[in-house]
Amino acid sequence: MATTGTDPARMREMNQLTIVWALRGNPPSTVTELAGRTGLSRPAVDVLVQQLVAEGWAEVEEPGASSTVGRPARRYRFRAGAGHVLGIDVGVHKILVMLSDLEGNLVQSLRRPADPEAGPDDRLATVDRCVDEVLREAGMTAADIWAVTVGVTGPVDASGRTSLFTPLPGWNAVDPVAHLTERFGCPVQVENDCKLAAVAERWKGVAQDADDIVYVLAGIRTGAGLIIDGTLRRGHGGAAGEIGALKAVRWLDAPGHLAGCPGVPSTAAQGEAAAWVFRAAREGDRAARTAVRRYARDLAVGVAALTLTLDPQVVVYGGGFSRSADVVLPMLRQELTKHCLRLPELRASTLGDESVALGALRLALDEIDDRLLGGRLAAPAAPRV
Amino acid sequence: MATTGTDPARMREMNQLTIVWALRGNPPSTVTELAGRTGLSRPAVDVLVQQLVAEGWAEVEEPGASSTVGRPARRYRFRAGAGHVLGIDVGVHKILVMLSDLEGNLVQSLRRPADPEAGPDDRLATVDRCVDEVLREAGMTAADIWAVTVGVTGPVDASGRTSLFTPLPGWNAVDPVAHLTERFGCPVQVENDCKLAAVAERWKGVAQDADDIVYVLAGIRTGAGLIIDGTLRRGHGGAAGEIGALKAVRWLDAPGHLAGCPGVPSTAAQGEAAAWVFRAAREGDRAARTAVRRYARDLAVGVAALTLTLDPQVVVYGGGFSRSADVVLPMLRQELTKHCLRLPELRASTLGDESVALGALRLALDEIDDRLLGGRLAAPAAPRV
DNA sequence: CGGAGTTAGTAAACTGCCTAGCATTATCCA
DNA sequence: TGGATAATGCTAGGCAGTTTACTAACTCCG
Repeated sequence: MATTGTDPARMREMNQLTIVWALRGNPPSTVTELAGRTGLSRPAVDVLVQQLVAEGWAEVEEPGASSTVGRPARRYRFRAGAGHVLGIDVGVHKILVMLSDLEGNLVQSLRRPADPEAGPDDRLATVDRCVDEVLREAGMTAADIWAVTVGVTGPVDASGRTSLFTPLPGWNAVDPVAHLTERFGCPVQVENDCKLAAVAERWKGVAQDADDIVYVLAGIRTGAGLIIDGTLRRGHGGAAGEIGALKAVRWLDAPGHLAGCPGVPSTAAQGEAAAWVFRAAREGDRAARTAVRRYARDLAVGVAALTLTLDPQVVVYGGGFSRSADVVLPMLRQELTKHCLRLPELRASTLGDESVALGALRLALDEIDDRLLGGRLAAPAAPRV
Repeated sequence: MATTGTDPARMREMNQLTIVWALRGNPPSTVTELAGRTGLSRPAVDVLVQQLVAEGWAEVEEPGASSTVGRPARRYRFRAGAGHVLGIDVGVHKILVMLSDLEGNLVQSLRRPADPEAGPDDRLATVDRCVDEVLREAGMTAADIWAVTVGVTGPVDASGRTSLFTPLPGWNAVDPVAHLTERFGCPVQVENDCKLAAVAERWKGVAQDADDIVYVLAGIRTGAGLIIDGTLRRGHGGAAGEIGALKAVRWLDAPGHLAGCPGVPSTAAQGEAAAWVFRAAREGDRAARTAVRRYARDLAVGVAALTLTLDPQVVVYGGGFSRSADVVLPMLRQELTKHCLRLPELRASTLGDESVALGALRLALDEIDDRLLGGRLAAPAAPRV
């Protein structure tokens, strides 16, 4: 344990951060409320909160019409608009950019289709244009952004590169962190899409109550993201959750059962074929149900491997196929029962395809919190790398 | 973030704990050394350390012959003997009890063979007798023990019971936590043997430098324990690492390749058969090498599933077969290469069959540290449940 | 309309902790 | 024996948070 000694100055910093955390995510609060929430005395909170206001971290709401007896209290509010973060989902088919304030409130977002065949420079240029547009519509510049997180498919190493593999054409040749850092100057991180989606499910999705989560991204591609003890786990080389690479786990072929189902209109694209099969299965079509069952059977082996390894509380079923969770989950549950010692809860994601960008926002916000924790709490300003 | 406000009293507690940690695991230290180590000022350390001495947590070593110029410094030492903990390995074939002081120094240990067929009450009675003997030889009573951790095979739930399954005959019927708590009154925990062995490898074994560790217990039984981000991971229901339950992972059958190897003396017991095969393989015996290769192939599927899921830094190969790591590891490495995206380091355990009891000691010590962190630092005394 | 009751804001006294600086003490070496 | 060195011990000063008491602002009700 590398605990280091604490002096009064450090104590004050800690208490100031405590106030920040007590303010954030709560409605405008009175000094008395904050004192109760933090365990500090009222005078102490008063001094601290006034300093926060002076520094620009909080703002005062002068008392208005009071509904209760007694002198109406001044209310203090975290100045969420002091800084903003970007969450970017760089997908094969689309780019999704989200801009939020420091409380995670969505300020602006933009979705643009992307050419699946587009090269890395093209794709990066599209990202740049989307970011430009989002900033412009929000009336901001790059200097207003405090942190950026980007989600891409494929395992991402510590430097933000997808050196092992990625379905994004040529993407392993680019260095998105360097590109965006040059532009923003603030902390930039790149992360795997499944991992970000897992973070989003714990933040705003169906797994807010859980600390041990396996997120399964089910779609044309299949992947997984892991949250253990409330923290996103990347693994030593950033490749945690890549159970699909195991040959005994037939994740690569699993969606093929859907595309190859007899009766699928031959004109349908791959994604539409799956949707057709799920719909047919829902209506009781024999062949479609068989196809879904085969899909579930293959999916279950990988999910079981993850579940047996980690024994999570919740498995979240997300990704493009999660809209058809009503068809898949019962079958998946049945298959998992055969493999698992202890069946975790199975829940279907409700965040849709915004989960990656949302998770990116959350990670960017976490980055800022980490900086606050480490450094001294100074006047609000974008951290620089 | 549920951070709570800090006042000067809490600050003092924290600083006192900081001193405790700086004392422990170091040779007797001067005030100046402690000040440097903790970042506190010399007078502050002086006051704190004197209070620790008064409370019984530390003791003074009066200056002896000084080797350098200047006034010789008083040295302070953590009073590791203020309390003791027990680590107990309840195996199928043996009971191993270890008694250590608060610094983890072994004070007494005892190994007794156990009847593999013995019922749970018999086994528990043997444990009791071993504990009695260890305490007696160390000149202690149950009241001197501050924490007890017990290792058993099979997944252990939060209450310390092996409700899912266990190779210990009838063991799921007993409640060892209740039994030992009644006897000791101090915190008692029961944990899975593989998990404890993993902890031991990080504490005193071959993985001291790693934070993300997969420990594989290889022997007649095969199992795994996981350390992620420096912390033992139990999973939500205590069944993390039980990848062997997956049918596609042939861990149950894997040792069979060794027992079934042509040429094994028919008189050999199961454990001896494996040892014979490893020895023969080391000497170049064709059939033995094939058997070991098959064993490695089956083992590798499970290790690959764990590795792909967690992307650890190190895989530790432990258990009874780890003495033959020189034969197995190269083959295992070769097989893993076929499955994994990023091959972790493979290391052979050197702790032998003491790893479970050692890990139990470590967990018991951790329990005490947790109590210290939470409560106020009072005079040294056994925590009571 | 004004006083009682309630709640918020503020000031002062007190306690506790850490730091800085200086005097004191003990040992070694010339 | 005296100077250099390094550790201990002590005192003053500053800072943070708590407690207590007092003032300010507002509502309710007679």
